[in-house]
Amino acid sequence: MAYDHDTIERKWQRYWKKNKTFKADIDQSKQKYYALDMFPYPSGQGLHVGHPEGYTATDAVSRMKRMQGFNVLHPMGWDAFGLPAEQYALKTGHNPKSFTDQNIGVFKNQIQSLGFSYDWDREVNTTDPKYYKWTQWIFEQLYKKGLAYEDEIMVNWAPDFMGGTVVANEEVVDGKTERGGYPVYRVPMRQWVLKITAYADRLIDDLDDLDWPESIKEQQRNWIGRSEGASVFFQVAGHDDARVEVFTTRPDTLFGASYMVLAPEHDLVDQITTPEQAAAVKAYQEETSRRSDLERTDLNKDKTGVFTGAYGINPVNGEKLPIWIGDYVLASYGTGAIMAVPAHDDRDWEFAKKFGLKIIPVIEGGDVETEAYTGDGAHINSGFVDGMNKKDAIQAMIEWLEDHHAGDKKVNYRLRDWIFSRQRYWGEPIPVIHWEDGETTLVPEDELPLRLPDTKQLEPSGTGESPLANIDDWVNVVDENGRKGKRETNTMPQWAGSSWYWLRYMDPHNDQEFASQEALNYWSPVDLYVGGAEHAVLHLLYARFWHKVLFDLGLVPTKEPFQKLVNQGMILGENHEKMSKSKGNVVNPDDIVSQYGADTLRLYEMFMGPLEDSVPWDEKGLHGSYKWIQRVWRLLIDDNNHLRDRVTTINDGKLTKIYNQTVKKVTEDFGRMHFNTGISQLMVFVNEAYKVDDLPVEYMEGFVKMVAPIMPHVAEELWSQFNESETITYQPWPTYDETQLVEDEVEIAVQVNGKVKAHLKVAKDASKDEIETQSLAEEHVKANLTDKTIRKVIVVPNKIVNIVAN
RNA sequence: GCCGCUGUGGCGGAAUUGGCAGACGCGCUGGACUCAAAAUCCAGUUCCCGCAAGGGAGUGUGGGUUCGACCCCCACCGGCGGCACCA
Repeated sequence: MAYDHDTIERKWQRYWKKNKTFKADIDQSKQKYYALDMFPYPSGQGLHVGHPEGYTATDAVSRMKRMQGFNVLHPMGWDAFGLPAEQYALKTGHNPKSFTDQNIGVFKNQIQSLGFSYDWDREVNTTDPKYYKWTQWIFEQLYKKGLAYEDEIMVNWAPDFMGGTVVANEEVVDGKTERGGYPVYRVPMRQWVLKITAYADRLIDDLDDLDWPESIKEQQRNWIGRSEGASVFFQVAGHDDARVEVFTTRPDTLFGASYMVLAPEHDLVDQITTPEQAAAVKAYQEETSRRSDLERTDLNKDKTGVFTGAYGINPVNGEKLPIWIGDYVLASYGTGAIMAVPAHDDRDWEFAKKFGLKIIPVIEGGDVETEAYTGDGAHINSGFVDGMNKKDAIQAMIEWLEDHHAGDKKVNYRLRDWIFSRQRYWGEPIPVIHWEDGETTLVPEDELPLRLPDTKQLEPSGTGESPLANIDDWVNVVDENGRKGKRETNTMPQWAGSSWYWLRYMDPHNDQEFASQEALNYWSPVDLYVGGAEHAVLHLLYARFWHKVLFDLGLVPTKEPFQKLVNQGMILGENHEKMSKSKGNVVNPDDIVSQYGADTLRLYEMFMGPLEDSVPWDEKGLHGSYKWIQRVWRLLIDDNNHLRDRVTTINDGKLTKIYNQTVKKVTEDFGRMHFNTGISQLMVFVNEAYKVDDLPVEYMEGFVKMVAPIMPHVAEELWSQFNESETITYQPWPTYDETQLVEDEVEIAVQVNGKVKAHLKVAKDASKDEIETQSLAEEHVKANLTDKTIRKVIVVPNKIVNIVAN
């Protein structure tokens, strides 16, 4: 009978579900393997063909590991809080919950139709109060450790984004919101902030031991942006109480400082500005405050600034340096103030040229009249560091500053604390109460979860607060003493729920703890984590931060959550462009499953190229995968739906070598997630199998096991024909016999001057002399050597001979 | 501008340590089967010259190291991603 994907896939999906084939339980006698997918946001669009690529990869690894005797944890869940559901709900006047639940239903059906071996008993959903109880609980632990605090800080305010909301620094791309592209302004606001900066060093240093793509590690290092230098203190002339602290990576150039610049928002500006300059300074401050981040950086490379009228005293030589304000100095980095050394810094040079400020060279080399010299060299005009190179001068200057209490060694980070509150309804409520007497308390742990009130009232409050502010009977609370209070109305960002979900999978139904120590100790860490590279600095940085906090609290056994990370590439449209509705090149996995089946989709996505690469979709290639599955089917199954007579216990040895080679290559390639090359080897095996009369049952069983990780439904169906066991899931992975791989004879290429002229069959490990003699005896080699003198013969045993002649 | 990755047939991609470039698949060509078509099976398929044997060129470009380079080194060009006034 012909291959019928529909019947087969239904049959086995039903079997797996009924028998809970993939249920994982702690078993101390077995080694565990934790394969994790980045859980999806269940959007209204449904699944995209990009999703199954990563899911199929982890599924294939999971299935192979089970066959190799590992106890595999392979779960799936839903990152279901987030703006699209709130936006939709707002538009339609519904609560986001029902919409979200409906989307989850669609996603789950789609995912299940692809035959992934998830343990569905461990499904998590970030919007389930039983789940977000623990998200809130972890927040409370952060609060107790002083890592969650409320502060009036400069935030990224996107007023046009759904009635106005704050977003995290990581969510701002090119001065616009990552989602929606709304302009972002820096404005001061009271917000909840998580002190991720306290972990900056460890977040950088611990990257070294992780098996992650170098590009992601590099992005995280760049994002954290550690730079080592010094703080230097400058007294303000005529203001005994005012001192400007600057951060510099080049303290060695202190003698070259010729002016200073404060960010327009700097605290000292009002205090030190002279009356004559006050109007100009005020005007400049107002002008810059109206600009978005984008306008202040990308769109405006031209330096602007205004003199404050005040002077700072250079601690190293007592020089008076004019203090300017300028928006090329960012309030958010370092101390928001710099010492300017125009001779050796491009930005300062540009500013100095524009405003006619002094340029004092302090390092030899370059011509500071035409451009700043940023290279190394001997110091000049620099007192006690004269003659030193950059490294020594930095060291000497820091010592001098520390001795004279004028500064100290300092490490600065680009990373800012994580702005954690959102003015939204559809997120975890922050479990905090603000009392009328000014006290702030946590909602007691035994009262968690603090549930989101069920409401359809999602209109923005109009005050920059969350819609929750309008729900009086939720917001207002009274304690046992009659003291009145108001609940925190901001909610957590979407990143909260995903910052610990891999831990919940280990023990998803525990209502006493977020997960038991037993489960955490057994399953940690995640051995393989697969997802898109777009989470490089968002989810993956936040997740590592929360995990480290829990590690410090003694609640998780590892300092890092994800040992190995793989980024699957994008699946592009047939026109090599990113799939999008507007380009009309979107492929819907449902259509593929109904037309060709899940096995074909899985096989194609694993065969089309390396997992990490972006590869265009090709309908013809997909069809080729379908044809190959049918070819496999026909190899083994006859017209009466039975194993072919060719499948026999007789082994004439014709397939022995290729079979053993195939087991070796497939085992290695799948182990490294090089599915495309492993599959190609399986194709080679099938091509060979078509050429012989007898198909040894042992090899055919091994072959079916090897295709099972990629195309599990058809593998189960074929396996059932061998009547060995009900499911192939826990059958032992095939092994190969090393002795069958060694050849007695090897073919050696013979080159003359690097060009292959002949091939030679010689005994394996034949001596160099023997090979050389045989090579020179080859007719075609001789012909190519006429009129030439042999200069040298290089013989690499078992590989190649190169005869050099002229 | 800086950092990282990358460049191989008509297409997706192989080549694990410097040793026969182009595995495998798609497409294309031819053959078998068929009244015919589809499907299937078999064979061929880097380019140029040649009936063939064979010869020449060839892994973005130019140079170098080496008996030998897709692989290592230098310079340059193109593509992708990240950071971008971060002091």
